[in-house]
Amino acid sequence: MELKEAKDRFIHTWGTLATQWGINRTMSQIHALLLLSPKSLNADEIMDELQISRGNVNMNLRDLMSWGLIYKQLLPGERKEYFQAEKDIWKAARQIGRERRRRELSPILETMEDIKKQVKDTSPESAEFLKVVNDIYAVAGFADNTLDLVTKAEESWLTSTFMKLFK
Amino acid sequence: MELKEAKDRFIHTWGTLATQWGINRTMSQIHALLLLSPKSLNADEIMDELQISRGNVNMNLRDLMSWGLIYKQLLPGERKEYFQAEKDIWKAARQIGRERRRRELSPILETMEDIKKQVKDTSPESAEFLKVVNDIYAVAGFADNTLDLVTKAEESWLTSTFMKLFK
DNA sequence: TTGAATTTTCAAAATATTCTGAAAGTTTTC
DNA sequence: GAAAACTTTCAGAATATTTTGAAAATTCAA
Repeated sequence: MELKEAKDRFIHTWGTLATQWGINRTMSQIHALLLLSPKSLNADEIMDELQISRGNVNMNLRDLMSWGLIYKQLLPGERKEYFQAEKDIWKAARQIGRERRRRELSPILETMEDIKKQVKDTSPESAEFLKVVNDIYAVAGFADNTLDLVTKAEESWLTSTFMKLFK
Repeated sequence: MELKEAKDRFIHTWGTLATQWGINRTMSQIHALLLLSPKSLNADEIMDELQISRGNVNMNLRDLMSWGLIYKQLLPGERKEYFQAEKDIWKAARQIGRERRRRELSPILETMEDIKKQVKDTSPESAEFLKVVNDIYAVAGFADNTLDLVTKAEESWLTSTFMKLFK
């Protein structure tokens, strides 16, 4: 079974790659599994497929929802909760960008602002220190803006391209 | 001592922020310490300042050099190696962008290309799978390009601004 | 050369993170 | 309202990462 192998490899590799950039392996694997699954899956199916515990599945599904990468789905006639990945990868990427902005850049901006306020004196040493703080603030702000800009540009480009199909 | 406190807070916070985005705390703290230090420091001074072991200092200095964020400096008449951070934060940020591109995006691109090759059959299931793989490839490629573009644009903007000072 | 100064390595210890599984909590059905 | 079906929580276990410190390797001056 050729395709099954490729899918497994995808899921496995995705998990490994994720750890490289500070994301939990299991979370990535669940995300990959849902991305590849044509139908939405429930906790038991995920446990079974990835051979992990219920608690682990539950916790990581919660995390993935907080990233806006998967949705909970309630199927009629079913007690269990089913989960589905955002299949539009571009949308998912924008979501990741938005969250990383919020989780990584915002704290830097806040902290630098805070530290700036803390230093009151006007010695040359303080000025030198504040230069570093200000520069980091500026760089983080630039990154934040650029990411926002690119995300929005990409979105409207996609939208306009899509809209043209109906003209 | 007001300034010392602020510096310590900066170093400490920088370390904590770093762990949030998958970077080793000590590595970030050493980087912060060197960023704030007017003169370059040797291993003993860093050990002393951050209260960490020699092996730890050595390993993280090596890592920071591989990121291109600090330089080794050989002072005349000194046996010890001294280390200095890249003080131009914009340059450092570009360096981080370049490395993250290489370490995070390149592996995704490579893996997706590889997996594409692996799937030979033409069933609808395979097609569906390949669509996901292709989409991820496209998104990663877009991010890679954009990051490169923004970095270069930012660099030349700075350069041209700087050059104007001499006109 | 030699040996003192310094850097690097790496096995073991410490710490941090992730995972498990069973108990507690919730929701739905009858 | 009670029991069944399911989800959530969380303390302890397992795993992974980071750190230590002493030994090995390297460098350099004499």
